Amino acid sequence: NRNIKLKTINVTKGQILQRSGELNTKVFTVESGLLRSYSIDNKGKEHIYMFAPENWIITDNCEGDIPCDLYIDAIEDSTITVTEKDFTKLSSDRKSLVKRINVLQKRVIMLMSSPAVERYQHFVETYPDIIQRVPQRMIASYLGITPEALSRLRKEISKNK
Amino acid sequence: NRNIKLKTINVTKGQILQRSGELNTKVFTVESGLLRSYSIDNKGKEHIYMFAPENWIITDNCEGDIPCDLYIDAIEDSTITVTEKDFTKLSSDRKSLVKRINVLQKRVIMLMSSPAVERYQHFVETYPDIIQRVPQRMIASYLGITPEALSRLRKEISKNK
DNA sequence: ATCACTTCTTGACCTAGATCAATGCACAAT
DNA sequence: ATTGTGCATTGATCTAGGTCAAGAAGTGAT
Repeated sequence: NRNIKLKTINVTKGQILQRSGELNTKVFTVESGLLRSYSIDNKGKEHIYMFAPENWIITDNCEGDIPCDLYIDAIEDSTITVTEKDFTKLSSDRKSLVKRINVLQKRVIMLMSSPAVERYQHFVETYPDIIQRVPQRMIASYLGITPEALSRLRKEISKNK
Repeated sequence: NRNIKLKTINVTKGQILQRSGELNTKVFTVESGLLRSYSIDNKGKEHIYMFAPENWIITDNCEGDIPCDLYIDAIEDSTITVTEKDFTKLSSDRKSLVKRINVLQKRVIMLMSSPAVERYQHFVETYPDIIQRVPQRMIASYLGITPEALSRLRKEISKNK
């Protein structure tokens, strides 16, 4: 298996296993109990990314040495096993799956917590080339808004500079 | 590698490679050009799930013999290689990553195209046990709405039956 | 029993983004 | 040149869901 240094621990309800911003290479497997992962937006509001009951695996899918976005804590008293991710042993094939999950993680969180303007700006920064190549209505469709809304929001952005 | 039966094809702008509802075991790797995958909601509106420019891999992450949710078509004339997924050769480890991507795919699409009531109902059907174990505000937080909104929407549902 | 704490509910109001409809604008085809 | 056809923009209006504030009801600790 790709993970190493396995150990089992007990945590009590409310206990935090990982904080956003921390460097992190841990994977938690829930033996019993219930964990959750969540992010906190700039207004201080929590957004739950995932629940992990018995037999689920929960982790921040952040890569190697990038600080993670998620908090992980226990909703119930739980018994979990902790393993360390071993990036060196990841096949390139699996690496691309993990990367994909990463992108999806960020997208889900943004859809839940960021207004359309911010999602648009993030998209522009992340895929500057795509913007040049597809009609705006498709960008809107990717962002989960209407073409009209995108048009207005772009106008707003250009006005403010 | 896990995929077999590789072939290269050229497609023209607008050409559809895969339709929602079809059984599908194909993975497309873009050599040149641009593809996209998208779903169509019950109002006929398109929601783009992903763009795939050069060197990207695009596929509906549906499992084995389950019909897929996504359309895939070409935004530009493209050259792509097509491979067949080989589920039999998937390690259980990779299988769980793929499954996770699946869940995320559905979540992204629902966040973009379904109103809160439907997202809630889908959650209840998919994770009936979780509902029993966590406070409603956390369900709301997972669905991307406020506790107040969830409360009202539950009231509405119970009224209608 | 009472106090503190949290969750859920309800009401009044507000806002981001949707909808609908009209107009303008490019670019391709004749 | 002119007639489409698809895309972007703009305006007017609507609505799902957010925000804020106030109860109500449950639960645990002293």
